[in-house]
Amino acid sequence: MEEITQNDFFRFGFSVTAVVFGFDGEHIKVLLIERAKMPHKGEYALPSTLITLEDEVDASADKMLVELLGKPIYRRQLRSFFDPERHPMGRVVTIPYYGMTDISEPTPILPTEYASHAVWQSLDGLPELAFDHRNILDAARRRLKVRIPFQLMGHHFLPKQFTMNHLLKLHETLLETELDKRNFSKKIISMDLLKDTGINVNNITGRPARLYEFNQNYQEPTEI
Amino acid sequence: MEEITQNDFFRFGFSVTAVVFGFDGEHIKVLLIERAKMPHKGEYALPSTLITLEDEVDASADKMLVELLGKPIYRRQLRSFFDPERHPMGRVVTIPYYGMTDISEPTPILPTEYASHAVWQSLDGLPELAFDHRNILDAARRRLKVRIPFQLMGHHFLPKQFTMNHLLKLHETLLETELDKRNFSKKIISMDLLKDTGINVNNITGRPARLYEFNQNYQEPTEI
DNA sequence: GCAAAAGTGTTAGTCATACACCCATGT
DNA sequence: ACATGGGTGTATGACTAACACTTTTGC
Repeated sequence: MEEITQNDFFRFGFSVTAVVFGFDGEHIKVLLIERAKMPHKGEYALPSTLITLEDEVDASADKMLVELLGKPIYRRQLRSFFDPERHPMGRVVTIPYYGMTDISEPTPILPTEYASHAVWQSLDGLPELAFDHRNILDAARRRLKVRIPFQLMGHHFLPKQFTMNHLLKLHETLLETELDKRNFSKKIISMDLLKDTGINVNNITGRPARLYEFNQNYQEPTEI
Repeated sequence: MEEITQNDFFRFGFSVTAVVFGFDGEHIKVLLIERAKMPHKGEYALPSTLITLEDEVDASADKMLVELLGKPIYRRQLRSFFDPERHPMGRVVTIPYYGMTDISEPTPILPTEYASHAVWQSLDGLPELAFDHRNILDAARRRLKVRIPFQLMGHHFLPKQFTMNHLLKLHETLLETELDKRNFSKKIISMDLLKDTGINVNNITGRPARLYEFNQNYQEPTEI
């Protein structure tokens, strides 16, 4: 009886998938790998890994991200994907995470055994992706659009200190609209989350811009 | 090699869990069962079922709900729960759904093989729940609070035709606040989602109330 | 005619929007 | 001095919040 149950029910595979977004000051980019192993060897995909019975889920996602980026990044869970046909080797359910990191400086992706190649890919001109990764990527992008500006989580895309214009550009890019810079900075400042560092930074041309950083009033939103 | 992979990775169990909420005009209730089978036999729990490799996930959730309630209900997916210790028989990941149904009329819960007993339980005075079902229930309740009034999905709790006060009470209960009935009805009416049926319904006492129903302008929000 | 619940309108305050000019720097 | 991007204030409209009395019915 115990044996039958094991056979009937305990035959699923389980994986984590990461959608890592970055903002280079102009465009949203996503981290793609070219798969070094079967299945879908040679195709582009999101970083993902099957996990074993002993692995913790969040920890597996973090481990994968550290392997690729050399540091942990901020991430949140999305709803899982479980189409029966999504994985050719068996029935695999995946938990996707979306994360954000600062790529305003060039950000290398470290070599790993499962990726023969990796890129920060702009969201227009995406190649075909393996598995159902395109659906996962789209779901993450939608989430970014509705949640980040609303909850001001976008600073995970920015360096510790940033200019108001940098934050503005980020929000405009996430929302795919233009925003009025006067109204934007009024609103952000009224939230009382930013600390004016007093530092000015010289650009190539034009008046130097003030640097801000987040202060201790900022709290990560709770998961909903 | 194929064999090793199967052994290492394809050993997870997978289940669906349902958090069905109802509104009786006064309180939010949740459907609880008393488990007829091991594990956690005799304890209260949310309806849940392990699925096999052949089962579709959404369909399994719907099937379970139809078995319990005799009809399909509106439901949405939550993030999955996968604590390694959450199930005593093995590593089981569960996909929770929250759903809503109208229980303004007495709504029997049908007998099933896995439930020796079932109740519409008020949210205060909840018993201890098996597995991590209390966490799942809390997550669903939070989601209800943030999404339903905002997106006006709450009419799934109501009969087809309902009074403005019924809708108001529902929102107050979901949000756990009091609302001004003049402002509330102004706002709802301005959304242009309701149709005035012209029908008045007599209450036990007081002036009869007008019945409304949703019109075809209403669209279910897309998942985020 | 009284008790009970339904229904309705106005005002003040707050927030979002629209909009244009001067400032500080490098060349 | 000019080109470049940074920084700021005001006026209007839209929405939200506060607030109390009249209406319709059953008994």
